[in-house]
Amino acid sequence: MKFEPVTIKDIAKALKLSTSTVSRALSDSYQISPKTKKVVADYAAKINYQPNPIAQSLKVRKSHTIAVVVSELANSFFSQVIDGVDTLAHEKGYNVIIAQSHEKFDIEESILKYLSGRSVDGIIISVSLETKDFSFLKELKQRGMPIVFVDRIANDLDTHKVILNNYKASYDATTYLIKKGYRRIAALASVVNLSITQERLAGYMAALNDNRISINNNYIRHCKPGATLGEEIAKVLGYFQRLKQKPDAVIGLSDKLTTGMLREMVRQKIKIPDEMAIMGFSNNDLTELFSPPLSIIKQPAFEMGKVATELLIRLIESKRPITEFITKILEPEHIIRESVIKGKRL
Amino acid sequence: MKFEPVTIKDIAKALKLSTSTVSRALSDSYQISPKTKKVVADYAAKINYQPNPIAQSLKVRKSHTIAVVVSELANSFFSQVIDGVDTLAHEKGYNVIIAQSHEKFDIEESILKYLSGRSVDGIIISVSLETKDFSFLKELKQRGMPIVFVDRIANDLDTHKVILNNYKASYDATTYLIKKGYRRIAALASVVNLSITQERLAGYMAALNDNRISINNNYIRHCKPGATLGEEIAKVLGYFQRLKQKPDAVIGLSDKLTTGMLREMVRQKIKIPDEMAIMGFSNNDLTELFSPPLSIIKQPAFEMGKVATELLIRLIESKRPITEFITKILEPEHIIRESVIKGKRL
DNA sequence: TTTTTTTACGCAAACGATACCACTGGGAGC
DNA sequence: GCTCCCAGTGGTATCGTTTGCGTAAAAAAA
Repeated sequence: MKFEPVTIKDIAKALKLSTSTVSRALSDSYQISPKTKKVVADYAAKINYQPNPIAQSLKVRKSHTIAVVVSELANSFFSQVIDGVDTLAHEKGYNVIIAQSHEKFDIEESILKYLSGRSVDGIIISVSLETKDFSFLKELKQRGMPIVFVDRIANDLDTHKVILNNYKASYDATTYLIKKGYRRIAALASVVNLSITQERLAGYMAALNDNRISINNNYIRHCKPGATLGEEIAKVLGYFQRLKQKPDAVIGLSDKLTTGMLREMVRQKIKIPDEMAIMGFSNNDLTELFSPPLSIIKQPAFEMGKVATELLIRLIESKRPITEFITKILEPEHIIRESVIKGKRL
Repeated sequence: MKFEPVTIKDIAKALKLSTSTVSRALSDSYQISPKTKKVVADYAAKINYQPNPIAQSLKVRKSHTIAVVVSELANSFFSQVIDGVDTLAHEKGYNVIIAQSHEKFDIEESILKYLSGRSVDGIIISVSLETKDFSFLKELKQRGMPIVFVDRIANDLDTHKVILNNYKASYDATTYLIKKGYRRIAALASVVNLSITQERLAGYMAALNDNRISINNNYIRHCKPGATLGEEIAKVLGYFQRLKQKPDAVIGLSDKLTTGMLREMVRQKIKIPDEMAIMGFSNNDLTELFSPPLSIIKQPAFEMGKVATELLIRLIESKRPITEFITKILEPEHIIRESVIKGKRL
């Protein structure tokens, strides 16, 4: 019942050749005569020989596998990124193994620890919310593991990075809202240690500054995505509502935050956008169907995945150690819809 | 610059032991004295030894890796399934490699071909739209590869399967619509060769039958998801509109179809649900925010992924060949919202 | 003390493939 | 006719582990 896969030895024995010859014939070496190659190739095809990738990996010290570790798979942004990674990786002959940190630092670390066993040729990572300590990643990189960051990066780790122009993304969104007459613009941000939080917040604040609108700290709230995100957002919204000067617009600085806030606003029957407008980062492709259609800042997630993979493979396949690293900054797409267009009521 | 990972030999040399002893000590074999074990463990920890999974795999003929092949990763249903797979797999010490068929038969086949090289211990698969020929999968299974189907199955292939109670899901949805007074209920289905299409259509028709509503073939349309899905749906909707007896409700028999149809209805400014109601299969978790809130039939995707993984691992780790296969049928959740509640206008 | 058993370890052969080195034999060069 | 070359092939070590078998020393039984 147990299936014995056919090996190079089997075909060597059958053809009365040595394993070296077979191996070379299969890899189309110049040292092998055309006729032998043909005989081997034909027989291999006939008995449906499949090289054992594990044995190859062990020998060649390359697994042709890359890992992508993200916080949550079932999140449009990340699944689109992984889609991009997978698409390019398969094109280039690499396999993709995935792992989720579930936003936990220790899970992330144990994943990385496992990965450090050299079962993968490189890693694409978007760090968890909790990650503040990048020493493990640094060590991994120093040991020679190619690493590429995507979206959530570690600033002090020198390697290839692929990010959104986060600053501009929220600067432009905020500026748009200001142009449309909104003056009390609140920002709902994720945890402060994240690179994207800092950059997006900076863009938001710069836009206010450039338009001579003073920054109101009451309008800047942080929420930690997770099981209790809904409650946290509800609390924030309640807090906004109780302010003497309620915000007239809120901008969500991450996917979950934006849709979470919208959900809560709908639940609390806030008139959007008249009472409070909303826009924010999101990669859900159904936001146009929302009530009201949601204005979004969209990341080129698929593209980001592809670029990250491209860079990673370049790192992996480079002959000489690379010391010059690049940070690829992609531009967001702002899609304006009714959630910020006054006059159109819910 | 190149990093040389530490091997079992290094620690054997350093401790003046044989590699076998080290290996056994590390695996906590009874043949090794407690003190040796401790010495080895301590030293291994000190120099941060990580076993080479590739070498282990080659030796033990197990990769502790499972593959999940789906059509599209960036699809809420599949990403939720994969989330479930990944979660349980990691719990059980397995890695997950993913691959997308992009709904193409030949891509699917090349993936399976690669996988047949024994780089994975088992496969979880949801076949592509185009797949009608399961001979390759059959062969793979006969060669001993554990395979579990999820969602889109091959009926004539005997192995574990995890599916939704598709029949009941659409039977109940259709029945609900009938109870609510809808009589001209249309069904938007995917390609006919898919198991889920057949089952869902059967449930729909049975519900009509049981309520003495004759089946109108004009009301049953098939669309092939893909790049041109939007256009196809637009065409179908136009077709419905031109019917002397326009449908008063439409039920989408898959995720993309449901949201695609909703999008088109909104675009054509059809009053939902008064002019035409809509509900259907969907696993997007923001459907409550839609305009109007969309009634959905939700699959327990995460759970399906977990169950499939559970079954697959059982298959993998079983000592004796398994010949009795089970089909696990999970129940859908119907969430009724305003898209089918008359009186509430868009 | 001698014999038997047990304990704890080493040797060496695998797993499947690759690659360095050596070897064979037929043709070219002289 | 002899040497030399080289295309074409085989032998074998190796990648890092695991594991069956053998064996020394220590412990137990005699």
